[in-house]
Amino acid sequence: MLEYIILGFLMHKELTGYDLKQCMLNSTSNFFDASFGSIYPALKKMEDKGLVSSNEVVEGGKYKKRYAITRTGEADFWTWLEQEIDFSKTKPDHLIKVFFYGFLPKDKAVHNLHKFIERVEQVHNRLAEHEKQVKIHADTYQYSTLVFGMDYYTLIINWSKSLLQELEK
Amino acid sequence: MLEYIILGFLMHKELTGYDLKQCMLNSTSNFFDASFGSIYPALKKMEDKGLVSSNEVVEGGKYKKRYAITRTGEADFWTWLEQEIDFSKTKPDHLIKVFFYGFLPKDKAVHNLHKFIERVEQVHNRLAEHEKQVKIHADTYQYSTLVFGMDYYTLIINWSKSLLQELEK
DNA sequence: CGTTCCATGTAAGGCGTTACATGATTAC
DNA sequence: GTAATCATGTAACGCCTTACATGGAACG
Repeated sequence: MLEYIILGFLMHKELTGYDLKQCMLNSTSNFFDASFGSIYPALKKMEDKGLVSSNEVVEGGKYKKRYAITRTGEADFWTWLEQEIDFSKTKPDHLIKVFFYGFLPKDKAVHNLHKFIERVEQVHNRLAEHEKQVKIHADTYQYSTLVFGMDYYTLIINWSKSLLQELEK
Repeated sequence: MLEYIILGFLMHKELTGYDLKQCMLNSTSNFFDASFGSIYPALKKMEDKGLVSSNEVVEGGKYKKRYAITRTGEADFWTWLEQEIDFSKTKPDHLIKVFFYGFLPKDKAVHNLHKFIERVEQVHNRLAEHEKQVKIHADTYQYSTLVFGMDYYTLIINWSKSLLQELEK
């Protein structure tokens, strides 16, 4: 995941490891954040794989290693981006691809969002079926965690639909 | 985290590793699920630490290792449970303690929920302040991920408040 | 001249997963 | 008899974090 997020940011412009951390801090940190301890090794690994290239410079007396995305890296990023939107019950992983959806043709984005909604609706319905039994057998607290789950899935569905509406404008 | 969830389930009754997996599957799997590959080693580790004890039996021709929580384990569980409710921007960690809040005195539960709401409101407000700038500088998709964040925090706040109301009945 | 920010990196460890290995029982 | 379920466990690996180590620049 981290690798694709790095690639996504590098699609805009060349960045250092430090820059990448800043990018995340003021844009994706609500759903994704990485520490330096994972960013720097990731960049090194990605360079070995040929997804990025680096050039070392001294700017303002500071040693910097600025990374750029390669053709291979771009291809990798596109392939990843056009895949189905991820869905996780425990993390808002769906936001990650959508964050970079500006790089995807609108019709593809719309299509993927529709398929995503379908999937989340299925998960929601399965939980809703389970709900009656839990209401009887579980206590207030346990039941409330199930309700949170349903509310959360509903939120994802509504959010996706409102994004679709925004796109159809 | 896994260790406390195991302890939580063992507070009710003695269970095997397999049972624990089943417990999670039909109750916490929406926000927490562990594989056998983490459950069994966790149990072993917890036994070494004296949090649980095991007895091996053959039932219905099946070898079973049934675990029970020890006094030390219970003490550990209480201490954990009465701590502040966890808040994570990326995972619904707050559900974990609340799921076991039946073991906490109601006044303590109410108190912790109030403090939790305060904290989430702070996070929400900080994001709301950031919102205007993002609306201007980011694209539709990037802005939508921020909106999701705000909606998500609002969901947590409303859910907590409705749980509090339920408790005050 | 001390603190904060800029900047890169390593080492140790935590926490979890998937895949593998094994074997009995139950249901069709 | 074969598939699913019950039942326990290990090994390899992924992915991330915290803490550490280093050093220059900018601010007051």
